[in-house]
Amino acid sequence: MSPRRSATEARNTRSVILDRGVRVASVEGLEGLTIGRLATDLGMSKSGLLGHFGSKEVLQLAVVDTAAGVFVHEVSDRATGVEPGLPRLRALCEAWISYLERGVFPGGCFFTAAVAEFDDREGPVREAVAGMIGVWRRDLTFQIRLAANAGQLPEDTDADQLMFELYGVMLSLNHSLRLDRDRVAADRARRAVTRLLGV
Amino acid sequence: MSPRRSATEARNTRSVILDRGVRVASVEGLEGLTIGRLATDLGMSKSGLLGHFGSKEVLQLAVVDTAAGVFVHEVSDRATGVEPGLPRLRALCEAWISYLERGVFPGGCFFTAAVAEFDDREGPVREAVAGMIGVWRRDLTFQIRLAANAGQLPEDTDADQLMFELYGVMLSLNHSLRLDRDRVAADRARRAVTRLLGV
DNA sequence: CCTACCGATCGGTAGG
DNA sequence: CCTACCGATCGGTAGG
Repeated sequence: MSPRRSATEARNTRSVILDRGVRVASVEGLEGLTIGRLATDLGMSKSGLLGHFGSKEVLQLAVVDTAAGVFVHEVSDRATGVEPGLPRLRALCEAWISYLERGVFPGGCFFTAAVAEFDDREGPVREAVAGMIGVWRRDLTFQIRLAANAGQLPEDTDADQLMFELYGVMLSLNHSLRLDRDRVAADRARRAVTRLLGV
Repeated sequence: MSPRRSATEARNTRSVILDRGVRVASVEGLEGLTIGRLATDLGMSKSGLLGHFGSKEVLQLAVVDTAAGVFVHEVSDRATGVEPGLPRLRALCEAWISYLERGVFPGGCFFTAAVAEFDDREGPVREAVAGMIGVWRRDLTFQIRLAANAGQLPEDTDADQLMFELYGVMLSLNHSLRLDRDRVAADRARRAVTRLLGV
């Protein structure tokens, strides 16, 4: 009954806030994620919620971090056991497609939406988003290079070029899914990946 | 000196508002385009501005329409004189790349940003955006079909699949340009288009 | 974790 | 096209 909770309870409350925050932000955007709305959703006061973060920007950064954790769990981790190089690359692409197809975030790919919203701004939120995407792109490029070195892809493969094109396939998939709920779009994406990586 | 202006002046004011509105919306989003800010930018009162439209939603619809006009002028029209089929398709893709590369809208592709912002909502603004993109996609698919029928592309070309992949190239280009101001991204896009359409 | 506030800004209206 | 206003909501703070 006391308003002061233990550190464990505070951590739990924090993770409940972030869980909800990620879902709201994926639909309404990181700016449309308002403290008042989030607090009302969770049945707490604005100041109670804000106490966990201190400012909206810190909340946004924590939300980006949480979303990154979800992406790693739903995509990267699904390919962890797979042999590095082309098999791993294929597994990553399939996990990526599946992540979009299943609608892991209710508003589509969290990071695609975040880029569209923050690409013109400056500050730590933009940098956090760009940083996460940079890590993901480097992971992909690395697996492409491994595959090329192992002779699983043509020796003269331009890793950055191939990554650029794979990324485009996923952006096109997200676009189609969001715009016209096109259920066959995922198959188009799979066909494009197959063409890019060989059968 | 009188506050009442002629119909001609009103039309002119309206187009000045929309011109500015498109640029602001491409950066801040269609929701971030606020009446107060736009009015201040243009040195007029909120109610004076709102009088031209009646509501924010009508303003947003007019802004989407204006942006569509810019896209048609900067992309579609550039290929008007080119022979239909593969040559026209190539010209459209090059104009599309150039439009992104030149940064026709200060905030990157207006429609890509609008989709990210409105894909989860319902209402006329979402439908207007989806409608414009639908027309553009049909134009592309039509030229692909012409090219395939003329033997300029393989006979068994899947027009929707190829359109999906071309669209992905442009989304990837926009993504790279916005995220890391990558100047070579346009060349990656050109290489990808060449691979998709043949030399 | 709360109530009770703050100034700023939102979309929109009344009335001229 | 304006001034003057409306209620609602924004991020954030004071004080407990």
